[in-house]
Amino acid sequence: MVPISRGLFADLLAQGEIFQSRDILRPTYTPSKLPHREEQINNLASILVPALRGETPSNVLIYGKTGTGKTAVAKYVGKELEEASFEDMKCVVIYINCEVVDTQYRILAHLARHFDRDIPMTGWPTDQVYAEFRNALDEEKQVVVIMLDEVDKLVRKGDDVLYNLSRVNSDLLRSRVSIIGISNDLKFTEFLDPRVKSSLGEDEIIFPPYDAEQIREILEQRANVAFCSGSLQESVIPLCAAFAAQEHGDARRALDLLRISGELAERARSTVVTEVHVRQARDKIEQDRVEEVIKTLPTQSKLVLYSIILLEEQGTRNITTSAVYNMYKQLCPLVETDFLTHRRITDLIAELDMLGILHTIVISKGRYGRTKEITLSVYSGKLKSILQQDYRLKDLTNVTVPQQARLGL
DNA sequence: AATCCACAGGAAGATTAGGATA
DNA sequence: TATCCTAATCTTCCTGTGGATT
Repeated sequence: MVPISRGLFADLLAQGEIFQSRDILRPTYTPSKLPHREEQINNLASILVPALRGETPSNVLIYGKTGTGKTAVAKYVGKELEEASFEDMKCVVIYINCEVVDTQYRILAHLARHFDRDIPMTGWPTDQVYAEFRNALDEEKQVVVIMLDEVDKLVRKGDDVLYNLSRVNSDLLRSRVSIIGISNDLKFTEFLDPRVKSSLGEDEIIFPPYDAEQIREILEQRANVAFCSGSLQESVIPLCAAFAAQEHGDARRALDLLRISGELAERARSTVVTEVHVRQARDKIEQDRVEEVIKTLPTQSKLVLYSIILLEEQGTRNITTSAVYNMYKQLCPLVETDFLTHRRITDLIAELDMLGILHTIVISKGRYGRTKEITLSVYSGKLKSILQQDYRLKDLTNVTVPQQARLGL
């Protein structure tokens, strides 16, 4: 047993010549230098300086698409601020991801706990938690910066927290609070209470997406540390950057792509990461994405997709909405489901198209009407097996194509 | 040029699900 | 726990349309 495992891992370990420090490529890592974000960093820093003088900084809203460095910049500036604060003028930065901590109660509890208050997971009235937090805050003179990442997630279900937090200063004697909201939805303030909107959006910072060149520099900076020297083919980074720039300048994706390319190269026992690995990695990411999307599809959409797969297997050419609908209507009783109307199926197909699982075009056959022709943009066998993992669809597993052809009236 | 197929897709109302609130 | 509210889902009804056929 021991010799086997030693051999097994020794083998794999011997190949560890690609990565020097893989974690640097993970999205959770906050680098000490953020290229092409100097402007935003300075901006945010100058908004927050008053904190060091004991004054209240403006509240800030930070906007930008995913992977534009919002969180990294905010955390970085926050860290610097804490380090720069003096003994007699304490600055505290509290970071909260609202996607994880997503209710008024949890946020207040989280904040209170940060000041070593004991708050039970559940049970207390919300205003008691609020009072506890406020008291803890006011115990000593300090400026507290609360960073709310993904605030838009919070707004969807009531903006009471934001309202309460933006007003907390008037309840405080010694301390001051300022809020930094981070959102990837540019229009989310539209759903805010106007009072909250004006107090939260005293200042705004926009994070534009990176272009290919900027992503390249970011990748290079990290790759220098993350990879062993010479283990990257020259064209690898530009290629990753180009792919990511196509996908709306998301640096996180670019880093994922680079990391997965490296992992694939490692697994393939290659000592160098090549373009081939990058392309493989891109395909793998895409495949994982599709798999994830399909798994979380509502049952009706899965049935529609299944119908299309069956039609394709059956060799039907020019799959139209009606063909899909007929097939779908036959499948529904097999899984004991009510069937939806034609109109709705049209919408579901449009949604699948949006998700990039299907490809549809409207074609006109003149006298013989107008239809939407549907083609799968993913390999159907793979799709089928993913769909069959759904227990609600298990009765379809044995549905054979010829039988369907016979039923198709 | 007029016709007309077979469906796309908009509008609006109905239903449902989930979540808050009393 | 009942009830109320809202957003999402779904239906009904409808108008619009590209181009082969007449």
